[in-house]
Amino acid sequence: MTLNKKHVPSCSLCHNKQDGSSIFCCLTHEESDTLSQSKRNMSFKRGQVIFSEGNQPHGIYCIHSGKVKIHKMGDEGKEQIVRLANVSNIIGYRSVLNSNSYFASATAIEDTEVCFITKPTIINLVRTNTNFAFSLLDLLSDDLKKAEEKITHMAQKHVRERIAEAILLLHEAYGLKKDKQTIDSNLTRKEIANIAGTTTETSIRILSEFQKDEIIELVGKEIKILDLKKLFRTANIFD
Amino acid sequence: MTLNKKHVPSCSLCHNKQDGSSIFCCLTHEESDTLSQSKRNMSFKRGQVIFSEGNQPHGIYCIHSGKVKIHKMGDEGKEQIVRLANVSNIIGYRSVLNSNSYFASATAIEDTEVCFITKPTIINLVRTNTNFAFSLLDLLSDDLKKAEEKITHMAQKHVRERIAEAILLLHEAYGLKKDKQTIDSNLTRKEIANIAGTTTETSIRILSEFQKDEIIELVGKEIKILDLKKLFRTANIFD
DNA sequence: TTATTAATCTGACTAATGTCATGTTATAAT
DNA sequence: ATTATAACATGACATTAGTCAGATTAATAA
Repeated sequence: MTLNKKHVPSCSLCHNKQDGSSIFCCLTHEESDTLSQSKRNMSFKRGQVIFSEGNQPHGIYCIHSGKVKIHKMGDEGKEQIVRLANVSNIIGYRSVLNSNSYFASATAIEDTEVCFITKPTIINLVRTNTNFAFSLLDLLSDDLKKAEEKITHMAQKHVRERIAEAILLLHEAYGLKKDKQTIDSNLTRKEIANIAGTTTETSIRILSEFQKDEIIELVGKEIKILDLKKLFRTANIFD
Repeated sequence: MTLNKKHVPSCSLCHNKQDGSSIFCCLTHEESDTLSQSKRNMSFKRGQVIFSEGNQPHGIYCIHSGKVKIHKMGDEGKEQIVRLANVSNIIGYRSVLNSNSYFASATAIEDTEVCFITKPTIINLVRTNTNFAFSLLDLLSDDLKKAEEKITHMAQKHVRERIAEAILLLHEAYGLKKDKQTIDSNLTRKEIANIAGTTTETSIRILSEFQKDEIIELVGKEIKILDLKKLFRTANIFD
C-alpha cells in the first residue's frame, strides 16, 4: 500500500458523488472541506489486502477507483465472498459503527485507490448531521436485506441457480464493458465459486453448461452475457 | 390480533429496559413518556402473523412478552427462518429505516405482546437523540455481522454442523428452562430444518443422531442440552 | 370422545455435488 | 525466452443430503 495525494480531488469535487448515491452527498460544503482535509489517500495493487478479519478498525474506506471483494474465512480455510464493492462504495463501516474488530477482510481485485476517513471524523458526522446518520442507517439496512436474502438462497437454491445469481451479482456490481456484453470483472472461477458457495470444479462445469445453453459466452476468463432474461430465469429470480 | 392497554407499563418503567441492552435505554424521561403515550399495545396468539413480507411498514414492534420468528419465503414456497426474537428485542426496524416494504415476515411462536411504535416517532428520535441513532446503527451492524456469518456457514458447512448451530442459536436466543438443561422454545423439527436450511426428515434424523451421541436428549419436541461443548464442536464453532 | 390434521420417525432410493486425479492452458516471474 | 505457478478443464467416483412412501404418535377441532 502506498500513500499519495495526487489525482484524488477534494471531497466536495469528487465525481463519485455526482450520481447522488454516495453517503457523503448530504454534507455541507464546510463538512466536505473538513472531510477532504482529514482524509488520507491510499493505493492498493491487485491482490493487496486493504483490511483483515480480526484486526481493529480505525476508519472507513471510500473507493475512489478500482474494485474490492469483501470476504470471510470459513472453517476449513475456504474463502466466502460476502460482498463486492465498486467505485464510490464505502467499505469497513460496519465494524467502525459497533466497535468490533473486522469480521471480514477486504482485498483489491484490481488496482484500487481509496480515501481513508478516520473513525472520529465519521462519528462526529453522525452526531452533527442527521441526514448523514440516516444515510448510514439506509446503507446498513440495505446490506442487511441483501444478506438475509442471500441466506435464504444459500440455504434453498441449487448450485446452478447460485452460480447464475453470482453472475447477476457481478453484472449488478461491476456492470458491462464498452461492448455492452462482457462483464467488467476479472474474477476467477474459484472466486465465482466462493461467491456461490461451491467448489472451483463445479463452478467451471456449470459455467460451461451455461455456455452450452447459450446463456453466456466464455472468452478466456471473461464472461459475456448473451441472454440476461434466461440468466434471471436460471437463477430463479423474478424481480 | 387484539389491542389492549392492560398490563403493559409505561416505557420508562418497562422491566425489559433494565438490563441495558434495549435501544430505548438512552432516552430521557421526557422522551420515554412521549414514547409511552404514542405507542400501542397488541397481542398475538401463537401462530399469528405480526407483519408480512411485501407489506408496507408503518412502525416498529418491541416485544414485551413472547417469542417471534422472522422468516422469508423461498422460491419453492419453503420457509427460511432468518432471525429469532425474544422479549425486549425490536423487530421490523430494517424496513422502517429504508422505506422498503417488509422483506420478511414475523410470526409469533408463542403468545406474544408487543408495543407498536409508529415510524414518525422513531424517525423523530433518530433526529433528536444522537445516542438513539447510534443504538440503531449498532443494532443493524450486529445483525449484518451475524447475517454475513450465516451466509458463510450456509455456504460451507454440512447439514450436521448447521443443525448443531441451529440448536446453539435457539439456546442463545431463548435460553434454558428452570431445569437449566431444556431449551426454552417449542419450535418444531420442521422449523429447526428451516433455520438450518434442510428438510424436515434430515433435521429429525440428525437430531436423533445427536441424541445417540449423547449431545442432546429429546423429550417429545423439547431439546435438553447434555453436552454444550460437544455441541459447539459439532457445529465447528470455536469462540 | 372421536375425527382430523399435523408432527415425528424410519427405510429405501435417487439426485446433486463434492473429491481426487490428471492434463492443458494462461499468467507471472526470473 | 524459459521456467514456475496458478487457473482452467474434464472424467471417474464417493458422499451427502434430498425425495418418496408409509407408519406411528401427538395435537387440535368438532
